[in-house]
Amino acid sequence: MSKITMKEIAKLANVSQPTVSRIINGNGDVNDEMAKRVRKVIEDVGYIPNKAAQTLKRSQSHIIGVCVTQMYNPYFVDLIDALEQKLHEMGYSIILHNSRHNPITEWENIQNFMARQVDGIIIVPTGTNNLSRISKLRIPTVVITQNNKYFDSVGINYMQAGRIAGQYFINGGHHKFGFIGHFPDEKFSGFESILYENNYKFEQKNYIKLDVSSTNNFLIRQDIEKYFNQIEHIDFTCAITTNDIAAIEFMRAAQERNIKIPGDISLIGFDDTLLSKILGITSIHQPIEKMVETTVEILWNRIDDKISSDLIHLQLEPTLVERTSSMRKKK
Amino acid sequence: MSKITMKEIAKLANVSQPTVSRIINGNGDVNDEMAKRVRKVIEDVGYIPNKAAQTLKRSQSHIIGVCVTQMYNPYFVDLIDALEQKLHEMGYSIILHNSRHNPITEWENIQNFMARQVDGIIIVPTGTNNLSRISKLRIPTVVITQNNKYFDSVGINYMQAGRIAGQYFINGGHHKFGFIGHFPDEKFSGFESILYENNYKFEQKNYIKLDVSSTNNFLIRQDIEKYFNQIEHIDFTCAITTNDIAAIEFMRAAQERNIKIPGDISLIGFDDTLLSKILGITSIHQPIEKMVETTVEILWNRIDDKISSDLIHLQLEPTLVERTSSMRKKK
DNA sequence: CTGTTAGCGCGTTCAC
DNA sequence: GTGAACGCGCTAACAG
Repeated sequence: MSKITMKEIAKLANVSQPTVSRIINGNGDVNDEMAKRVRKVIEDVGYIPNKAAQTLKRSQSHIIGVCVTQMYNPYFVDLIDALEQKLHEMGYSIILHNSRHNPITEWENIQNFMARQVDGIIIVPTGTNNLSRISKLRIPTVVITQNNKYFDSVGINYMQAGRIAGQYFINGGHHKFGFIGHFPDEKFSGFESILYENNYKFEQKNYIKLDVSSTNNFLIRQDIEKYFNQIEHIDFTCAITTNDIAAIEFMRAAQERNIKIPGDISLIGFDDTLLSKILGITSIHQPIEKMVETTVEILWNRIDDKISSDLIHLQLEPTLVERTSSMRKKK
Repeated sequence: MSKITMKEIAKLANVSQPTVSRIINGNGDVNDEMAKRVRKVIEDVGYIPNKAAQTLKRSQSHIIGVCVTQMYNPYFVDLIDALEQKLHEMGYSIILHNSRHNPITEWENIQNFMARQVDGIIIVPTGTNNLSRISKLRIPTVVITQNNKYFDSVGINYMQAGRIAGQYFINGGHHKFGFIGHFPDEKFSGFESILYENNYKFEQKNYIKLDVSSTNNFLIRQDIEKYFNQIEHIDFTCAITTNDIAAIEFMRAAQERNIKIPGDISLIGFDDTLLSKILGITSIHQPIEKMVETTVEILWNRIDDKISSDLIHLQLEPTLVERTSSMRKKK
């Protein structure tokens, strides 16, 4: 069955094809009786306008390209889900791509977005590899979950997140601190700075370094095991992790070594995903709803060319959600 | 900056526009020197063909519409991720929609897919509400994760899944069985049947019924709490759950009541998501890679009109992954 | 208010 | 081998 076109609707209703267009889009006044007749035909045959043709004509697709670096961490999934919902409400669709931390795939995805005439791009970049190329495309783009110099960006105040966690530990009476994550990391800088301000020092040997490409449980676990195997004993009583997955894997690795959490080590995760909720891990919450809302708003304004060309860099405030993983036995 | 068109490429290379088209698509022979010149221009200006125009002309978009019912359960995310990867390899993009278990939203999504001229649809249906309407659209459609009479479908043998779990418990010496899930459920039917065949009986009071709309941890937990509050004591020593989230929430609710898992109750989850992996919950594994592969293959053949019109209903075989949640202390 | 005309960017005849 | 002409389905500018 070949698809039905506007022209055929016109013929069935004995009107011209542009008249049908007017009725559908509400442009220009149309005779009521005529409109009613046309609408009935549309209803009867289940006609749906061809958006490829509309895109071609209007040069806007009402599609937003979304490209993330992974879907393993539930945090990104929450993000995608919220984006889909918000954009759906606004009459937009999303084309979803996953770069899997691969810059080459990322560039393919961007090219595809361009070919598809997307109205805008929301991206979690793999790094800085493609950024200059993307900016040359002059397509409205917002970087999300990261702060970025070259594009509008919506993230959270990672520095502050690190500080909140650090302050929490200091208040809890800790003075030996650990960090589990990639390098470099703004969270870590914030963490280190608040320690410094309180006359504590972060010892480099307590930095459990994860590989950049360690995105799933297994790989992160390997990195952690490696750490455990090369040290004699753990020299910190509290630690923050770069995300909830790392927190979980650290917790499991610790359990196997009879290290109690929070008894021996007080732990704070990151992202406040369902993982931390389920396992009772204290975690830094990111306001996903708000991030998505502002991201879409910025993009919307850029598409409409309504705002000045000054880039916007939004840093939302993180909050700490306390759960059992960080609670010391005696207070 | 208005986008560059094929016509402009043609002008820059001193050839006609159809020639550029031929070079790009490899249709018809073109003078080598000419081709080289044109390719250089394309490269230099970063020209990307407009897929909206191609879609209009070729009446195929190379887009697959994917509509799921939720993204809270990591199982569906794994599915989406695998689909994106596979389809990307084949030169397809996906438009992702979430119906959130709402048939009205689902229908909107389908309509949008049609408007976007998708080449095919992959769907986890909300129920039977829209199925007949969808089949009237005559768009290649595969139902995934469910067995379905009206469409090609790729799921797993849920009946068998229930039987595997049941057999496992029987082998473990259990004779009082519980089930946590929605009604009706093929897994349950399988579970019940294997019990019956072994002269055991499933007691209805041990069916912890979840609401159809209970999709997240909180709601599922509420249903479970309700059950606990209305019974005097638990009368089963083992149970299977409809998915891993239900398993987790049952486990947590049990913990709070000092019911030991697996000590007092042996538990089997469903989907083998990262949740069960992390928490050591025995779970029924679904071969996602294989599901996606066959789904795409079926869709591909339907699009190419290569297969007979007989519907295909594939049921892949589930396997049980044993972890600690089902291991009895003494064997 | 309505129909006629043109053109979005591309692929595909069809002549040369 | 190559260019001129046409049309995919739709919106917009123009007459009437």
